[in-house]
Amino acid sequence: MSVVGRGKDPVTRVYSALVEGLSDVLGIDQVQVFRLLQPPPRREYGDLSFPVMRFASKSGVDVESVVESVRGMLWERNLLRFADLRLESGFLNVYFKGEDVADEVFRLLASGWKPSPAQVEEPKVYVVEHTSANPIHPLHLGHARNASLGDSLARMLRARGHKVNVRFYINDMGRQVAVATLGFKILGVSPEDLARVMDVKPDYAVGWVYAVTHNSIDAVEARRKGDTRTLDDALSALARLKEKGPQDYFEKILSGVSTLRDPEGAVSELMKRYEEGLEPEKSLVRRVAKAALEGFKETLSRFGVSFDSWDWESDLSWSGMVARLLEEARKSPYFTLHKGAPALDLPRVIRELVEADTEVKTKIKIPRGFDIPPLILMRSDGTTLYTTRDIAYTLLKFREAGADIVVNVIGADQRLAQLQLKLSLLALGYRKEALNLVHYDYEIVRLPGRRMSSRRGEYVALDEVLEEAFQRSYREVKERNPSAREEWVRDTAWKVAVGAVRFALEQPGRLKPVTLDVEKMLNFRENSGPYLQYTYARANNILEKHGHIDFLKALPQALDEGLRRDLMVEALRFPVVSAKAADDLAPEDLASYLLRLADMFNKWYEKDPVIHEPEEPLRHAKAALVTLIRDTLGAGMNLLGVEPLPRM
RNA sequence: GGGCCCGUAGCUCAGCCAGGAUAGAGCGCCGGCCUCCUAAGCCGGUGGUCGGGGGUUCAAAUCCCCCCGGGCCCGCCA
Repeated sequence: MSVVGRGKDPVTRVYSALVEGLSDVLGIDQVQVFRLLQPPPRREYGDLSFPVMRFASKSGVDVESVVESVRGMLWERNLLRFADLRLESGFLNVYFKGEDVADEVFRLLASGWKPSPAQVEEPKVYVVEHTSANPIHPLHLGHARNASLGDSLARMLRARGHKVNVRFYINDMGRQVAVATLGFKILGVSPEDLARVMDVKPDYAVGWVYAVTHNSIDAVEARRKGDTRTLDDALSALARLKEKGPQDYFEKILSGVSTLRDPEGAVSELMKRYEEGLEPEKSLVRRVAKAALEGFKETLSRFGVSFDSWDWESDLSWSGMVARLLEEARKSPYFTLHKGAPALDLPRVIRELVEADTEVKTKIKIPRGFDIPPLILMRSDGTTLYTTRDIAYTLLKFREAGADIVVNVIGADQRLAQLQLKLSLLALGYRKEALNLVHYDYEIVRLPGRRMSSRRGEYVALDEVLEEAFQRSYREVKERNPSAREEWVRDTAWKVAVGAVRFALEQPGRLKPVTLDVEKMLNFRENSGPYLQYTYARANNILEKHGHIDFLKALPQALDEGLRRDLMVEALRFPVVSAKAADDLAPEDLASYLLRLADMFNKWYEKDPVIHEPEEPLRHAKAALVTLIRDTLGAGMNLLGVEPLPRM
């Protein structure tokens, strides 16, 4: 059995055999071999390369005999006809044989085979939670990065053969939702009605009311305390917000908040009553949150992102799940009182359950000299805290879906919180869950010079960026296809826009802080989603003009030279590359691979005509190669949410 | 104050976790290529003290230590 997984194509089969063979002979982990067996820096060293001497010298095995054993293994599986092995300066270099590989590929294509990620031999159940934006404002580009990454991860894991359950956590119990609700309560209007008056999507109406209410409260409180700086900030935010909505509604919120004796207290009271499930707060809050969610769903569906379940934070409380968790916590040996409040003694958890447990210690990294206070579970007034509810939610994710692994796609700013979550699970005896909870962290998207702020109402909405991208791609598509149907032009332009934005958010490494530059994001040239779509369309165009391909008439020798051979081998790496990208939760690796493949294809495209090739066996071979490239690009693009376009 | 992430070409980044074969792309800039499968393309040129300094190693962009710059996190907020 191999960690590479199953695939019918010769490259995947050779890869799989090499990983098993090297792992056996050298006595090292298959995963490690998989990581290191890669294309060498230069073509002349072959198609794949592995630093044998590094391990052979360590384990005292003779390098030559390692290569011989591996060669024997390939021979047993009848794979030596596809690849040569050579030992060169301490590296095991693999050279694929173009003609025999091509012959096999033609056979596969003739039988209807399509490129896809190598299939895992032991499928797991994954839960991927992503986006989970607070329902108080439209989705902005920060959420878009989260949604792009989360959705791509889900698609990749699913294609790899795992069972994947995708979830959105609705934080409706926070202060922010309560603030927005207070605003609507003062207005006495429903979010939907206000959206109609403002002629915007419901999430924009909620966002505006939230920001006006929040800053009104800030202004009132700051004035009372004599905090001039906060007051100035709030007033300037209000001045901007006044321009963005109906005057009378603006005034009504502002004066309504001003007449409250204790605005902060009103918000707290609203939160408390909501947690208890009391009317009318229960209906009011839900109505506001639902309006925002309605806007989210519209945006997400345009963005190509979908969810299997929407989990309300409040349901966790109302169903008694949070209360039961608190009961469990009280019985835990790590339960303690901190400043009089019920808490978990996390410093002790680190000493006793992390430091003393090798597996836990290697999987849950505690920073050196790390100082962490006990985690408070409940306020003195008896209401619960976010983290407590999050512990309950984590358990729900594991239980409800029967998950082996839960992946939380959450910003890097939540690292400490996610660590506390894992430590809390350990404290409550959920060791397996703690070890299989993955915080997929990524750096936030910043605006040039500052971070986005929904409180100040400063953010770049995803809808706006998509609209801008659409305008640009519409002009280009129209220009290139002057006689095309309007409906087709709009549809195509829209897919190009989504492809551009999604790819731009997925391609950079997730730990690089992304400073938002809409201009760059909408550059449709190389290194972009539209570049992939364009390349796909070019390949498809050749095939449409070529017509029927007789794969069995194709000449295998034709793909045994130069660019054609390299292109074929590179395309055949897709099953393995996409499999590894899924295992590593690394969409950016797949993105880089697709760009490289597209580059190679475009270079070949210039100099080697397909449909004008006079010799039929040669032409069919070239067309088969184009088929392989097109379908490989298409499969990869689908995994990243960049829709392949037959024409553009 | 403590901790974490980032720093590679004018700009945006890959390579770092798992040290090894002449540090790679793209954008930009300069110069070429559309009677021929879509020029969102191709070809050529330009461009690097891998933030700085020590150390480990036969070998360091990669590992360790110190420093500098930018960001983030340390609540009975979410």
